[in-house]
Amino acid sequence: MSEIVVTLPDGSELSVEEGATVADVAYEIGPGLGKDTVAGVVDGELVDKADPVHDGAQVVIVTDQSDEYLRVLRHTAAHVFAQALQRLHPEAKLAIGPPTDEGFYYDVTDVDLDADDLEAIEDEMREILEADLPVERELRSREEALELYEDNPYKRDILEDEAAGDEELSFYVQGDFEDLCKGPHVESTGEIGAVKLLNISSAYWRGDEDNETLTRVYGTAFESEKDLQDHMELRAEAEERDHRKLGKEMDLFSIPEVTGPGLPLYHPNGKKILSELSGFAESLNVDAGYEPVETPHLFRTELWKQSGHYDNYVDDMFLLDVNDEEYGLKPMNCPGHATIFDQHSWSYRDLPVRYFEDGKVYRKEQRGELSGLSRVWSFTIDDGHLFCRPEQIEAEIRQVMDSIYEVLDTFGLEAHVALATRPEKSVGSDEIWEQSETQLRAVLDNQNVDYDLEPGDGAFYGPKIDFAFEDALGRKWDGPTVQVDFNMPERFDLTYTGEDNEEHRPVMIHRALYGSYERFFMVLIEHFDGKFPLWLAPEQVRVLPISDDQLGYAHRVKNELGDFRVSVEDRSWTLGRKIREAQDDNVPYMLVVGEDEAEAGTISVRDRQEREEQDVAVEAFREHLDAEYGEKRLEPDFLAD
RNA sequence: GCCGGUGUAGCUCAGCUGGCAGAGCGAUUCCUUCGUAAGGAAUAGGCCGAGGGUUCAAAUCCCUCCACCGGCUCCA
Repeated sequence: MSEIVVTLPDGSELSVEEGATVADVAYEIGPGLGKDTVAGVVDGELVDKADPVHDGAQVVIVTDQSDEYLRVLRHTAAHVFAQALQRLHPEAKLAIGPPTDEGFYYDVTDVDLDADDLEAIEDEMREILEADLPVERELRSREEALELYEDNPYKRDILEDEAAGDEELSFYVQGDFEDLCKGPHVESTGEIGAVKLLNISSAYWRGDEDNETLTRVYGTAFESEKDLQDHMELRAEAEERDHRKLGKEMDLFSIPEVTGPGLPLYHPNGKKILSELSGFAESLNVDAGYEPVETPHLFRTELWKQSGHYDNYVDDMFLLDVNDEEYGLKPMNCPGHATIFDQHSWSYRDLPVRYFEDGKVYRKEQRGELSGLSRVWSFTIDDGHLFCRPEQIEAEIRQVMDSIYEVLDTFGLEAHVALATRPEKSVGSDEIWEQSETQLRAVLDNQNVDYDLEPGDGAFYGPKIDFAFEDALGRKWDGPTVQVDFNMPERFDLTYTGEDNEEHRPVMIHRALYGSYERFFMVLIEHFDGKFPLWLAPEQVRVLPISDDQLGYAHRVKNELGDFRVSVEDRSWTLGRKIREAQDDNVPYMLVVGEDEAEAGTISVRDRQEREEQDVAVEAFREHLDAEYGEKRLEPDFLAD
């Protein structure tokens, strides 16, 4: 019997007999581990403990202590759902039911389900958990499987596609239920402590809109009721800080039906925040050598044909007929900026030339994709385009990355970095794509940035580095982006004169620090839970007179605070009520002024973290505000000890 | 676009099997002038998302449309 060698997570190597399974490897490490083994991860793929390992494999043993255990458990929960469904609705046909990051889903068909059905199914699932049915793996022949799934086109699809080569097919059986499944699963349904069905939606078979629609039921499962409850509380918390809810409560923005879908209106409170954001971006851009420009919202389609948008992006564009000529609302700002560049002749000494604009763009997204500020029809990009010589690319990209990291730092945000490469639908030669992808990779590698590779996710005109923020729900959202573009200069025939007195083609780089203001605003609302730092807060200070007698003094205090966004609470409420309202409005600082303060010319300061201090000199507080605002501190800290 | 859900006062929502449209918060007015998270009273406020149909009668039942919410990537 020959031996093979596998690598364990600590880097050590282990020899086992050829044909050994994951479980065999675990027993080889130690009998205790062998007994506890639930599944394995071989070369990054979660597999059943009965699956064989191959020579040179990276093997991780999964026990009920592993992170992957929950995934295995949820996969079994998906089977429990299917079992319960088939007990109550024998006519239902099963398609696929994998685990997800949050739980699991199962796609089914030939059955109509509503919320009441889910409850009944959930009850049935609990019975199955209580019955503690053993989950057993069985191997069947291809003929057997085909016969079993005679009436199920989806399972047959799987047999002919994913499992095409296999003659032995694995089934998992629990009680009266069996399912074609690669696994792995937990050993018995009793290991699942809690299940919950969350919602019903639909999905296309294999995610392809040309295929038929399946009913998808989402659920989640945990080891214990407590874990489930914690999870549900987290969901509720995330819902509480939903930007759509806070946006309404704080009067930041609205998307009324009458203005059309995905076309947000910014109210004065929201605009104050946007203006601060815009000012910050402008200062970073000006420091980095960018010059502000401005372009209209509408261009002749000639321009979009020249840029390539008309060929590649027309389905997402709003087109208009004006006096028998076709115009298009701009979906991107780059053609306008390229055209500005093209109005001069340039020397190599002039480069890089850097333009930026808060440019409003319009993209006709599918209606079902629109959602709050995260997906809209009209949005504003803090869009910069720079034109440089090829040898300047790396330095320019590094400078852009520095600005992006300054932004992340300022807001206390985390981001995931991804390098997106050539998509199927693209313009430009293979050489050009390869050259630009190599340049981006070089910058990332030289700066030791952790990044994911996203093949095929680039723009049609070039590869890009994308930053994704993580929001309160753990969803990832597009944020800053840096894109190299060798195509646009070609299409616009942009040139500069080199040292050799010959014409050369500049390289164009697209970049945004925030991404879009809309989406960045959304991320910030949820990130801060409406409690914006002083520099962003629409209302920075509210003066609360104890009685109406101090209204005059309250206004004098407001005037002494100069340009800060200060309001005076002039409603005849009790002090307790005034504080409650200010607290609910997330105002960073409340200044209480009563008879004592008016006489002494002082203020009593309270912040939204409920700290307070009396007998404060107005001048000292104003100086603090200047510093806190100037340094963009994340929390009000006048009262910090 | 597709599947499921929702649409009633400025906001949050109640209104079951058809029978005079409700509550809380907010707003307005009056009283109260208050020391660190809701003082009291009164008043106003509605094309029940839009259009069509069934019915003596529709917020409620049926059809069409619109908007919003969740989902439509994570491979048995």
